[in-house]
Amino acid sequence: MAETKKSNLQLVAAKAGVSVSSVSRVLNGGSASEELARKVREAADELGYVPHASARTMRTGRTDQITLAVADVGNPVYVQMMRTVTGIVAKAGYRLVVSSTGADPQSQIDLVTSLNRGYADGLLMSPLRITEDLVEAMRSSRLPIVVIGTLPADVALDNVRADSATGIGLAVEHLVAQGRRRIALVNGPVDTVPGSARLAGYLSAIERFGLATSAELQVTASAFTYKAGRKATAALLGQASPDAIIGANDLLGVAALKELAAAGRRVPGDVAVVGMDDTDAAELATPSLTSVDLGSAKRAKAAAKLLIRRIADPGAPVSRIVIPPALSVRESTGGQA
Amino acid sequence: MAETKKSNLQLVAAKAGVSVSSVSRVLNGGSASEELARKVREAADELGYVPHASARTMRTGRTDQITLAVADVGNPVYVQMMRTVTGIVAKAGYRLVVSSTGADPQSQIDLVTSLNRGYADGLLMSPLRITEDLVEAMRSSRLPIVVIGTLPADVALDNVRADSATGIGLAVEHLVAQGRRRIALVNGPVDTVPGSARLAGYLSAIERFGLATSAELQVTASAFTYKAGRKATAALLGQASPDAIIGANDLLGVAALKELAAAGRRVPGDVAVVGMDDTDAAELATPSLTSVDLGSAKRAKAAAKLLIRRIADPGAPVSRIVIPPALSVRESTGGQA
DNA sequence: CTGTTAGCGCGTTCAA
DNA sequence: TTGAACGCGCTAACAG
Repeated sequence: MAETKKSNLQLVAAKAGVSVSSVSRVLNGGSASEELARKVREAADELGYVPHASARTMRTGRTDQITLAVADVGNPVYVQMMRTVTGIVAKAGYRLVVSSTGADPQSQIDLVTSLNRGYADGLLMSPLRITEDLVEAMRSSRLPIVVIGTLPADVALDNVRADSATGIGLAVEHLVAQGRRRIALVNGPVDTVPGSARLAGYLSAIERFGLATSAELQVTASAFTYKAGRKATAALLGQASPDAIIGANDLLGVAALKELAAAGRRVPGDVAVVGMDDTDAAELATPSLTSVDLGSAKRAKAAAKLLIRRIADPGAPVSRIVIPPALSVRESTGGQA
Repeated sequence: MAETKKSNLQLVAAKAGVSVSSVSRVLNGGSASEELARKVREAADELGYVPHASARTMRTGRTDQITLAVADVGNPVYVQMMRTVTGIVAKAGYRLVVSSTGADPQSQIDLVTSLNRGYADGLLMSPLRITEDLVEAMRSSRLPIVVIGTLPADVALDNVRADSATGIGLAVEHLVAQGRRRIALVNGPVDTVPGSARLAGYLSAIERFGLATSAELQVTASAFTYKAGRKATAALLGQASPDAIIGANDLLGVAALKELAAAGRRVPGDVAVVGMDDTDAAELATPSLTSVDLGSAKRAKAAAKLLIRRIADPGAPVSRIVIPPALSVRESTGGQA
């Protein structure tokens, strides 16, 4: 069996009685005679030779790695993205490494900086909060970056975004069709990209359908998490009597579901609930959660392809892709299981 | 603002009018005069200098990276581990990269091999299936590895394991105390590490408490996932009438919950349900899911510390740590919300 | 088809 | 305190 001791091209070359460049050629698919190739492979095998990634990177400038940066590995929407991206990048010959930055913009800036040290050939990132500094860091990065999520219009970076506004419109339309009038929003922090987009979408949809809203019908969770959602929904129920609740993501939607149950309200009888992202969490919830599919899998796929193209062709024109939303109706708004 | 163009020590040195070694020293905290340090920092800042990771790695042999390999990023137990580990390794000066291997042993072997190329200073892995080849690959790896999960007794690798058998014993004891007699098991694949451990634990606990079981009371899902769990539970309900179901993880437990609801059985009235791992999914389920806490956070923490120690001291004796289980009682077995 | 050699960027000797 | 020079392991010119 291979020993996997410290070994290098020189040792292999010595053992095989050939030159280092011949070893390199054989191992990288260059042309060589049968005889030489055999000797090289034999020696390499016997020594358990594994090439040194850093040395290769230093020479070639490539790492064959792509980094996916997400704010919270616990958010099922990122899980979907990871699953999708893994396949795409692997097919293109890259290994995917996942990096969990927090919600903090500074740690995201640190990540961009850090990747400029040459840890990866490209970065897929879905920033929760976009600050001037982060934009500046991404802009001045020498590493190709594709942003998943909305970006200021003047930033010339490839990006793939969802259409939250239309998505929330779908949810409101669906709720209105069922006679709901007092539609509440359990949002995440409004200083985040999705938080602000979803609030704007909600307000615009409410107006478009001629409904009324109020400060009491809008609550903001401290984070896009289940726990924060429970708290926010509890506050909501203490100050208003909605007949429908839209959670700004599935975790917040599930939290609303649970809080309503704890408060003895029936879903969808008394209150209908809609989540966003259409993740596994929506399917697992009881009652199952109607959710706005913001195309996270499609977004991830498109972003990965964009990044791969950008790495291959740094001069390509900047692409902006918008993925249209869809509604997955489930039990929490009267749909079938 | 820093330009983050391609730059290196030489360019910085030239700009500052000093030698490269002086720049290196200043930037790495060596001794230097105030004046020189100032000039160096200024030049570095102006050029947006970022050190080249591969070059540094090649010189020092360190990457300051630790890899966590998990089988399925969608499994909430791994999410818990990622969260825990991120903090620990960061505090020790390492960056964490997460790698999602599939359940396939070969891809895990590939990962070990690949990391021997020098992508990381250490590996935390939680193998789903352990084969001879994987053991051999880990054993002959020159990279420090800590295994989270049970390992054959003769493998001299640091490892931190749960005590599934005792854990299932806790669940069975709890169910028996509530008068349940026909306790079913919805297991994951038995050729996996947790699958076989949990089956053995189940059989031993059933016997210890003087209960009966049968082939009909034991079903095996094709994977530790929600979808597979639904299918397996449906099969179970078609062939037996359990008054309690133990899911081999929380996803399988939630699946049982949902399938029971679909079949019109009440939980815990007709059937009590217990999951394993005590993840967020147990809390989010309706009714909330009683779950055996196998100490995933503690295991991850212990493993990370072990790995960091091992990297610092490769000659340290091999450690084996067992984390004791606990039971989190929730609604699905009659506990409070 | 094969071997020799330069140099990627860095940290670290050793001298001055 | 500072600078010059070497070499980590590899790939890609270039030479033969």
